Amino acid sequence: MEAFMTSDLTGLWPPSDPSKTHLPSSSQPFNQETLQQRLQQLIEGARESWTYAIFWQSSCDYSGASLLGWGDGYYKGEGDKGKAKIKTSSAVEQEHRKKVLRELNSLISGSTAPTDDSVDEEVTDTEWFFLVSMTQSFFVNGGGLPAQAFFSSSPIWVCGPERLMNSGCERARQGQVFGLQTMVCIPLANGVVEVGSTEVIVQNSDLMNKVRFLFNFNGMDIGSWPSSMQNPDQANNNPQISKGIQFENPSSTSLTENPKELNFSEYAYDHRNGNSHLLKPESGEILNFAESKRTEESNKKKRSPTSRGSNDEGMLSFTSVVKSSGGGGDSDHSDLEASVVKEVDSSRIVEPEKKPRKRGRKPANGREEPLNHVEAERQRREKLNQRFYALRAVVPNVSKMDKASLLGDAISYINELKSKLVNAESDKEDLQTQLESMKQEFDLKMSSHASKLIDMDIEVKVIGWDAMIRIQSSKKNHPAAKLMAALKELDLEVHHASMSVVNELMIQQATVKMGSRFYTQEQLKNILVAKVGDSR
Amino acid sequence: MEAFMTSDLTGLWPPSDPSKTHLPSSSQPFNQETLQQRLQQLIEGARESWTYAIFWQSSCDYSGASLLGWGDGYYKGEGDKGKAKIKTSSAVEQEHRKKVLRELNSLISGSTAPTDDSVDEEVTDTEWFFLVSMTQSFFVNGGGLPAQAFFSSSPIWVCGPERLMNSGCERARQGQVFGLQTMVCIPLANGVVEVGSTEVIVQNSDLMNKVRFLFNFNGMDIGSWPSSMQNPDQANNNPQISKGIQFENPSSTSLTENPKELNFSEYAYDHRNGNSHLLKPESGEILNFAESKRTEESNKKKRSPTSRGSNDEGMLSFTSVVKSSGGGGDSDHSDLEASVVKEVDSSRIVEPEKKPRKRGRKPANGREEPLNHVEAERQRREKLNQRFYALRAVVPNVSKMDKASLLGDAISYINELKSKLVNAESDKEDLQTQLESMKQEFDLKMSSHASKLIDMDIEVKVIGWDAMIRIQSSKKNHPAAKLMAALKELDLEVHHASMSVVNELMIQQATVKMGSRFYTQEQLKNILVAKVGDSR
DNA sequence: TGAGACACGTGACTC
DNA sequence: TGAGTCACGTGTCTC
Repeated sequence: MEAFMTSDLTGLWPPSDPSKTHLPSSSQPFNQETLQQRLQQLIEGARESWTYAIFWQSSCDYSGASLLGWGDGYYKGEGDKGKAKIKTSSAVEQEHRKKVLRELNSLISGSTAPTDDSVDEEVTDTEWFFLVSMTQSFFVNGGGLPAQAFFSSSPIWVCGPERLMNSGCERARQGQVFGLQTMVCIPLANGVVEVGSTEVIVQNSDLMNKVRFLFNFNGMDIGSWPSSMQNPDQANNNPQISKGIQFENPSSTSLTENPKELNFSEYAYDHRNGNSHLLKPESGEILNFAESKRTEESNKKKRSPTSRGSNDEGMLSFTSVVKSSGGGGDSDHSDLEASVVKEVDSSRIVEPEKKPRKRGRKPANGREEPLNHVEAERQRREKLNQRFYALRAVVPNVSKMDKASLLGDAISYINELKSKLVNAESDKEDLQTQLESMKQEFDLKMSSHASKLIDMDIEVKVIGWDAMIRIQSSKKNHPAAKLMAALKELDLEVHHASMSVVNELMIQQATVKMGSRFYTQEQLKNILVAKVGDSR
Repeated sequence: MEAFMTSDLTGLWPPSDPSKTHLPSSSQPFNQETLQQRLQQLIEGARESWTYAIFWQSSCDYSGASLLGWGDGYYKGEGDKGKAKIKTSSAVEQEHRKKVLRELNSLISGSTAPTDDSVDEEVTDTEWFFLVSMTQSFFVNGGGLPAQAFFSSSPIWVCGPERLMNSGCERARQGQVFGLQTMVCIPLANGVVEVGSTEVIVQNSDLMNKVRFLFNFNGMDIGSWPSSMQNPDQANNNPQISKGIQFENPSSTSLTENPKELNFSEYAYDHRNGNSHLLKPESGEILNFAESKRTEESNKKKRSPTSRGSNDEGMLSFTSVVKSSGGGGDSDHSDLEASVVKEVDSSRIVEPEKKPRKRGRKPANGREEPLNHVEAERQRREKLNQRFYALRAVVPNVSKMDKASLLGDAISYINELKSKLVNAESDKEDLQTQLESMKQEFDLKMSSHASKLIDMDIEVKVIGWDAMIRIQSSKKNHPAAKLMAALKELDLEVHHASMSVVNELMIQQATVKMGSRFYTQEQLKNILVAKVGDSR
């Protein structure tokens, strides 16, 4: 059964294959393989436990009326599978379901024998609801949650039994009957994603974002987003120079190389290829901390091809000789010579100080250690610069600033973010408490009417922070459990409690101590009437 | 009257002076001058318009029972002063109030003549409520909002007329009668701060934080906390100090500096003060990138007295020449030199190369230009390092790391903060919408009962996203205005509407189109019944 | 002209 | 020991 639902459905159910359906697709349908995968991803990874996800595909019938029909679906099942397979449906109903399934199966696969097994298990309510969904479709200007969502282009989130029943949607009503507590429809360009759950899940943007991510941006963006999110070195705000300079991620650097080992080879390479116009020194100079000058430089001085993975032939032979000799001679000049040699071809010979273009201190020639050291230091600087560059990318509003200012701005930006975060958190808390108190007030207001409806006698006496509670009610619906739950919820510590049943009457008595909040006698009574008297 | 209330009360009213009261103070009272200032600050700067603030001082009477009595108060008045002086109180009541005030005044000042003028104005309800508060006191284990807050050590926030009436507190009831809509009691160690407003102000942590800031931490912390907030150089994540971070109040930043201009001088100061045990070189070395070594160094090499505002003699002559030539007024370093100079006196003077301790390249002596350049470069490096240091302070979990890693961590930290912020914002939005829908549901549930109470006949027909509304009601209470307000609130676009009055009956008719949200017939009807039928 | 910014090579230091 | 980090003095470039 499980296997049938989660894997086979895609290709088997007629309407899921656009070529077989009678409905001409108005916009191109999602790729079927990935469609189900996305539905799966949508609810498998979620914090909340969604029971199923369905994609309703928009299309037009022959008359031209817009229609939403089964696109694909993924059934995950209830959160607590083992125990929660409540057999609310009768044996007759079960037989009916199995029969329908069997027929369906045979219709699809053409053979009845192997599929019989898979229909032997019980078919839960939600499974059934999911399955029958396949046969449904909605006129977008008619009723139905998916249609409403599609028509209005805005998501619909319905949770709680009453809301499902009162939504004015037959499908929602049915879902409620089959045990659903939450149904959400999110419209897309070419259809609607519906998810449902047997639990009450309050509205949150998590799901929306996920849908938007998984469905709306299925094109080019889907690859680039996650990586740019994760890697600080890649995150970047300036589109025009995102080229490869600051990228450290090996995965995306077919052209760039790990800066730890092989720096600037691309620049060097460019230069051997002549003065490439790809990177003009002028344009790069503002944005790069180090590279801009170097491009010019390397015309004069070929920068350290030694330890780099250069596969240029002429260079290579030369390099390897010098290097393998243990850097005995002025190997620091080796790369220098190399470039000179090249240039020799085109221009002139040995003069190492042709122009005073080179920056910083001239190399202290005639050493053996420094060569490596120099290179290492170079790399360190480079790494630092790349970090600077990356930092520049994540801190807003720091154009054409020097390092010190950049750091300063980064610091204040961090602080700004921090305080904003703190603010947002406290706002959140405010809202939360507001919500809590609202809920309580709700109980309070409800109670004035409810108390007349429920057959219950309640007495509350508050003395300081202590309270005495006496409830006399029908023993039905576990009033004791409800009372205790209420006490817990109200943060009332139980000092003493007793309950006894006489005939059909339960008498409860409790003395409690208030915890975090103070309630007046009336408040407490009203709340308890609401909570314990609640007939659910 | 005003002057009397806002300035004179402090010292005049008997109980506000602890020496005159019969109540022995259990904990030392706040300084009276600053006490009223704080109450004023508390509500004057607030976003919301609070009407008054009172500090209830905790004390014990002779029997040992704990008591809350008038500590001090600040009366600000209603938000819209000009028009809002509603004369709800009768002329008799006004006379009574004035008489009492006059008597009070004479009691205080001893003479009746000069004070008569000040009591000629009308005494508004809230003023009166504030004034009579002075005479009140509460047993902490008795009733009353302040006492409850103090006893439970948790704030109490009551808003809305019903809640005030139902709070079980006589004072709150009275406040409601006198026009208050919101009353808040926040407990402190030695009393309770109470604020009230004639407007409905929903609970938020802003006020709490402010109270905590102004009252609880009046000691040593008050100076250091705000600065750690503002200044990126000082901000810091360690849990024990994070408490104060969320305070943003700019009014308390006499110590902070603009990070853009004058950074980090305090760190420099610490270092030049010799090997202060506050920051040992060893421990500092993890934290400092440059300074730890420098402390030792500065004994050997006279560091950069040149371009700084040093007032040392030998150095000075040199310095002043260079400095006055425009070497950027780094006046923040001035204290720094002083300490260096100090060390010079104790050890030795000019010898720059005493030991080979110096790092990097030796100075190319015998030049005139480079010397200045060297100094400038030194300062640049120093500035950079201080920025690094500051950054380090702001980014958590970066102990003993090198600059590159620090930058990397900073970057990912920024990204982390960013995403957290985004999350928090969306959570906020979720809660907001939840709250909204809750409010609507509230209306919904209320309506089922309310509809029977209000004399009104309503008919709603929904067709697709259009709806037809017909309301027949008393012409009283501007039902048309209420309907239109409701339509606006529900985002229902009016296509057509008409209203006509027959005798005492108003008949309204409207056809509307639903906007962002879909309502079923029942929903819409219920909501409209609630909103239009509301007798307010 | 000159102050500021940057990168460089180098010596010192650390683990 | 040697790889890594840092600070220094310097050369160069740019407004």
